[in-house]
Amino acid sequence: MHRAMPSRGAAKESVASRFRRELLQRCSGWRTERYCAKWSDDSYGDTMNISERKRKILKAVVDDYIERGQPVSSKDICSTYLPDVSPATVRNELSALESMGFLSQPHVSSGRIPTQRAFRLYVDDLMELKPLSDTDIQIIDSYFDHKLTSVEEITRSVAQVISELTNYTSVVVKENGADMKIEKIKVLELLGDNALVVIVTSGEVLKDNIITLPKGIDEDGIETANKWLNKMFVGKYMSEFTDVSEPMEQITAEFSGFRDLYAQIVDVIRKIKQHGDKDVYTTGRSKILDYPEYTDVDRAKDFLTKLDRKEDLADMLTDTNDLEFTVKIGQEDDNLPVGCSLVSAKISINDTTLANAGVIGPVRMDYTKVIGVLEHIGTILDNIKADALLIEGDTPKKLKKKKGH
Amino acid sequence: MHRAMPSRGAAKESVASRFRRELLQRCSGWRTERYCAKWSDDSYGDTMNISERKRKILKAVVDDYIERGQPVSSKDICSTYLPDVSPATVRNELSALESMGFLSQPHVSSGRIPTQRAFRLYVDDLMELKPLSDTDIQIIDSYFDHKLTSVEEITRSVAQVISELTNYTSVVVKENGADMKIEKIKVLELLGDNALVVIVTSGEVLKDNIITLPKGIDEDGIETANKWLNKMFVGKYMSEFTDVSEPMEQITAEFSGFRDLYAQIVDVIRKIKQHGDKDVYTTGRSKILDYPEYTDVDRAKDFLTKLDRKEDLADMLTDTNDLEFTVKIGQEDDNLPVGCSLVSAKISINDTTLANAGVIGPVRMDYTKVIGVLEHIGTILDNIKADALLIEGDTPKKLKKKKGH
DNA sequence: GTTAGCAGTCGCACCTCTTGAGTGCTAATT
DNA sequence: AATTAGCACTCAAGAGGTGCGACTGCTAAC
Repeated sequence: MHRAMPSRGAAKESVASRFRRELLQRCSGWRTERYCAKWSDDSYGDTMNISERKRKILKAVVDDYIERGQPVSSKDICSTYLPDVSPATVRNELSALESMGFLSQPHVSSGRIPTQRAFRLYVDDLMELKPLSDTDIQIIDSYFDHKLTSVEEITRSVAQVISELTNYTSVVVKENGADMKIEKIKVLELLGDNALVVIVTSGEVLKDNIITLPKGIDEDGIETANKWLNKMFVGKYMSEFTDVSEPMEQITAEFSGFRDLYAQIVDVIRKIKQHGDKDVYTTGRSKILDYPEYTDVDRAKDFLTKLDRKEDLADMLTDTNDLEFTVKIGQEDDNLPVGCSLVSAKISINDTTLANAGVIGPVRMDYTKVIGVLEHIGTILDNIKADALLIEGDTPKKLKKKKGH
Repeated sequence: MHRAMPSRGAAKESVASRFRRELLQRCSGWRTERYCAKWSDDSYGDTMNISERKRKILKAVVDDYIERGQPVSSKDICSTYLPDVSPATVRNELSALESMGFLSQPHVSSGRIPTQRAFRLYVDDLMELKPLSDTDIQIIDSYFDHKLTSVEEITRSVAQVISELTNYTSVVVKENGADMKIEKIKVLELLGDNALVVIVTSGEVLKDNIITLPKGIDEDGIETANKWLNKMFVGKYMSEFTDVSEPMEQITAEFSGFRDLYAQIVDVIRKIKQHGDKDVYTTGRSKILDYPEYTDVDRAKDFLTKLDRKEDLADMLTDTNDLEFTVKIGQEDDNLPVGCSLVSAKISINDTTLANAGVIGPVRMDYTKVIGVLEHIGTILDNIKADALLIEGDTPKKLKKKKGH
């Protein structure tokens, strides 16, 4: 699952080819069930046997619909995509595609619009991935150019740049709940009997937890406690601390005063792990209103309220098994707003997944562009200088930057 | 500016009376200029000389318009608010009020809608503040019932409860940039040569800043540094550290190795202060779509994009001089979305202002309710047990809670 | 298998007409 | 002098009708 960083020319290839490879995995694994559920109603085999011309026409319909958002007529297809055949021929094919469940007509004398199933096939098979424009690459690069001091900062930047480039709403889920190795732990006395617990892990600094100190402990006591806590926690994984009671005898023997402290910290760890402690960032919520299918207030409302349910968003984005890209179209996920799709990708640095980033937009969103953007961001971050991130890295290798000319 | 916590019965009085008192201040101070700018065009004196009946009718129009959102007819007023006079009489009065600039007609055969000026008078003078319902009080109380561990948590809760109760969008600005007294400072070694700076002030724990340690410093060195940093910073106010160069000779004499460290921390403090480091939380953005005046997509879009400009929101909310309540109506503030008003209040605990909380809703929002909610939240927080907050308090007094029966 | 031609469907923009909820004005009433 | 009934007037909004045009499906010829 490690992303290579080839030269840009080769990278173009890699986008397409990796994506294809993942699609193969997808179709042989659990994902088939998830994604192809609807297809089993009628013949999935058909999909494989569609004539080349039908595929071409279907692709044309989807491309056109993505661009213009309006029913596509047989004439449209002929004039722009297939000038060699007559509209009548195309009409026959369209009619066949409709009975196969790929197209539908809002009313009898209108053009065709692609069904959810058509979009599925399009994303899996038909669409062509194009390289990002130089301007886009420059914009992305400029976001990750300087020293990045925290995963949170990266997360925010990712959300912002995605939304800026794609013109859709972006969602990034920072998952603090991964089972991380504890590198350092420190209790810091605050005012009163409160204290701040700072836990440094292999991927992140967790510093938002507050506990109550044992009565009557003084500065020296805290120092001793810190030494002892380091001995207890450092080098272990967070998952090892599920049960409070276990090492209690040992503690009683050593420093009976720290029982409560220990319990509290285990509790903090458990809370971080269990509750997941996922932070969800969304940017560009209002962008959906740019698209005509959301001029309807009820739809807009549905969109915005669904975006407010952070847990659902987190679920959708993290429910990706171990694919790097995931595309959910329309009703394939109940938590998606009506008429929306989600494209999401993993964001990892040094093989550690830091977050999942995604785009939520209308079903007819520009998948090519969106995947291109996500791919480039993924590649950049995977190659970022690790020590800029409080994460232990092997070779401090400077991020490769490409100027426009 | 300290809020008293009287018994609930008396509290009702206090809401109204304090608000009136502040309005008096408002009208004698700078605020007159700000708020009454529009009035000086035509005769402001008129406002004072409106007959009692005109005031009654104007109030009726605004009340009705707030409730139904539609032009108010003379008949409406008679049937609901002034049954003793005939519609014709009311029509005469309405006509007079219109020529005074308080009312307007969408078209000649429709009822009247209040102008911005009418809302101003309404808020300043006409509306009656009613006590919150018991259910509402209970809901608010339940939000601040348990131990609150950070200002951030409070801020989020405030945003949420406001939006829940009022059904408008809430905005809370947490201002970390206030000139706070430094109570404690600590540098915490992370991985690599990075370190976390934790600054405990009288109101908040600032723990999101990362610096680079001097080369070759070891654990003992950090401990010495921490002792020395405490000596340098503790007890002073953040504003005292504006210039890096000043105490440099002194440092060179004492511990020349800490020059860089000192500079970095001063820089952190300066950044916190200058850049303001205001955190802005918004909740219930989509609620505006519940109101018919925002079924128009362009308006909705305007609303949502204005809400994305965090700095502007922060400016609007903090630009309140030292009033506890501020109401900005329609175009009185350029940064407000079209057709919106803002009601904001200070949130303080123990005379320290922690945040400004506000509601952004349509101009015809239910000011009475909104002010009631903000007032109650303010009172509750002002009386919260301070040490639950990492803030030094005098008497640990338990939050008074009132059951429904 | 492809295509030209034609009949048929239906959304949409445009028009007119009617209705009714308002007003302002005037003259009578208190 | 203030109030009110009555009436003429205005205008938004909805209902119904019409024509246009953008499509399709079908059929018969190529």
